[in-house]
Amino acid sequence: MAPTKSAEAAAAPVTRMGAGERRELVLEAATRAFARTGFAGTSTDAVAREAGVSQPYVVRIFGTKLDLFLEVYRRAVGKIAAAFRAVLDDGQFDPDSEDDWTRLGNAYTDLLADRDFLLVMMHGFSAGSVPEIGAAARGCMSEIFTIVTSTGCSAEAARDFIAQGMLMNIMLAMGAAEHLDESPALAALTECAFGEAMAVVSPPR
Amino acid sequence: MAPTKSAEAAAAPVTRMGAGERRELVLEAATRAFARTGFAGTSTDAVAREAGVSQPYVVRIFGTKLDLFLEVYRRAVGKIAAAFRAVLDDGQFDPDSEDDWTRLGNAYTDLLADRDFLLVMMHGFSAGSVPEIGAAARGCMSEIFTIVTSTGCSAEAARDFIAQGMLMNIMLAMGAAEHLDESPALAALTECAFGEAMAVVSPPR
DNA sequence: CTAAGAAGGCATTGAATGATTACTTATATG
DNA sequence: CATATAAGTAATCATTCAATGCCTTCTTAG
Repeated sequence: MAPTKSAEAAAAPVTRMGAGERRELVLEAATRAFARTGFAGTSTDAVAREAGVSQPYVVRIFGTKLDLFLEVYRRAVGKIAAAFRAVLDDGQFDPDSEDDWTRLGNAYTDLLADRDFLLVMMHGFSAGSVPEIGAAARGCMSEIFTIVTSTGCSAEAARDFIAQGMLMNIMLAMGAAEHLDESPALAALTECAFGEAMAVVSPPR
Repeated sequence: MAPTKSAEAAAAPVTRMGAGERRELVLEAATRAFARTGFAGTSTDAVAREAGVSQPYVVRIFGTKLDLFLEVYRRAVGKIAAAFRAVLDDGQFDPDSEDDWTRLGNAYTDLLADRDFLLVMMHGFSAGSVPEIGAAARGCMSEIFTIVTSTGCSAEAARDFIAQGMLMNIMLAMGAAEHLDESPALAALTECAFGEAMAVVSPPR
């Protein structure tokens, strides 16, 4: 019954992991956990279990649950901002071109494959009553608005673009895609909000 | 030092309150509390303190924190839906009339005076991982979409209208109006998102 | 005036939670 | 091989939280 040392040396985590590597793993686990249940609704223990690590260890790495969330949050925002910049940096963007806006929108819907980033961003918005999170959320929104308006578009165009994104976040958070059958109205709005990206968001059936 | 009975009989709560009346008071307090810190982030004790009542009493009235939240949530959604219906029921709505859409938008921004309803709705969206709340949130979104499309407008028009509302909710939740000075970008987006309603949302300076 | 019922607080409790401390085990370096 | 250091856990603590039960106080009907 005692595990044979040699047999599982390869597969089992007998080997220690570098601190940086483990930290990364925990950050990813925390992203999934926070994406599901938000800041207040997620315990450090839930994060630890998701990462396959002991609870004290996750607080040792990050100091505080809030610190951990902020780091997860900044990562998510960074990913999202980077996705936008990737579209805008190469070539030039024409605010009057329907196609260019579609390209920018696709940069967002591509993130749906890893919805956790969008969900974390969303949870940051609604945890605005925690001062540090509120500040981070406002910074996030400012950054995105700045990026979008850097195309030279009007403030209204940027607002409309962002608003569509926020609607998608909300539909995701409420689990609309998983419950299309609940209500025809919900299904119609979901399809209309996600458009081409429905395939990514909705299970293949 | 002992309070004179006769003197404060009028002002002080020496008199008992009807259960229904008290229940109403607690519901309002709970609305404020949940609006601030959401479902997971609000303790029944916080609600009790806000209502000036003991913690066990609030759970006695509503059975469970979740039950309380759901009741608060349904009330908020009801208010919002009613505001829309009030605009649509009298006279007829022309989906091609810019003015009519403005009227409908104003119905929403009028609710900003009591931002608590919108914030509660918002928190319901992001607490979608709690099954009952998720279901209620999807019901809310379905209802609103149904109301808006009952004007005969296209699904896309309804989606755009709702998306603007969701953006406002998010800006509210992150405290954008209270921190306009933090970033010019945030200020620009806020003014652009709220338009005429800025006066309501932002302190009179 | 008294008894019954309703309104509401107080004390408590068991489970979670965030965080700390001390201990163990693996890795690398002399 | 020995030992310092890094990786990680087990045990524990103080709080906080939702929920239950019992008691007190007010009101009202007889």
